[in-house]
Amino acid sequence: MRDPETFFRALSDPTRLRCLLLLMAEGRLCVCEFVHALDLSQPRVSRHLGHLRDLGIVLDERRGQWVHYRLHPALPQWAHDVLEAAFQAEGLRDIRQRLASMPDRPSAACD
Amino acid sequence: MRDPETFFRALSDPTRLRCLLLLMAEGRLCVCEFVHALDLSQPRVSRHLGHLRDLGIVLDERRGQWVHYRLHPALPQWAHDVLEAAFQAEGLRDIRQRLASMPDRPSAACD
DNA sequence: TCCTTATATACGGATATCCATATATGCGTG
DNA sequence: CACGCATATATGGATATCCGTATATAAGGA
Repeated sequence: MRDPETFFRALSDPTRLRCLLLLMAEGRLCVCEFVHALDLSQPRVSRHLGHLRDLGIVLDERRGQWVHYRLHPALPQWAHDVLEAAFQAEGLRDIRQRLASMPDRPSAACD
Repeated sequence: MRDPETFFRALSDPTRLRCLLLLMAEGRLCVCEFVHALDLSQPRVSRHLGHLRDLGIVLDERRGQWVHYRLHPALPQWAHDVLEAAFQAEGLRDIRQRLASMPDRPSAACD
């Protein structure tokens, strides 16, 4: 992650912000879990995750037919602090509940 | 300040981000001081400050022919935390130096 | 190999953002 | 009132962003 303003622009989209806050809460998720939790189209989620990957904010890892995403381990402390502050402000309750109600979650299966 | 993503969008522009970090450091500044410190055109600075005002992020106060800006007192804690984290990440040294070298600063004069 | 599922990308259009330039407003002074 | 300085806004064009739809790629299983 380069400069703060690029990071803030990444967080200025509701899809991307929710993806990142979900990752903070859950640690690691695959695309179909984002799609279910956020109730958005697959291309939309995939495009935004790809954007976050290109910026070095998240890291992807293929496991069989699934691709798992997590926060990039090299994310600087100030970026973590920003995400933490956003997490305070954002509800996120209903979204995490919808994720929990997803049947046959791939992340739960493997490890 | 309503939601985090609107706040992040406001911070995603370099002009606005620098204005806010300058306000964090200096407390209160008038438009011509921003113009001098950031070396940008007056309409550009004024437009971005107006944007921040409309969002409830800063507060303006006319003092004679000058208009002073400061962070909005009602800014929630999480927004302060975000600005604090950005302040850590951003250098800002040269900019504050350029401000300090400004002759006849209006903010210093009155109060 | 064929089919299914999961994920990624390409395309085109609608909308938003940002800027420079020009002009308007507001205040203080003579 | 006329002028000068500080600040705000309007206009138009260039560029970026975001989306839905359609399609491409990749892996696993029959």
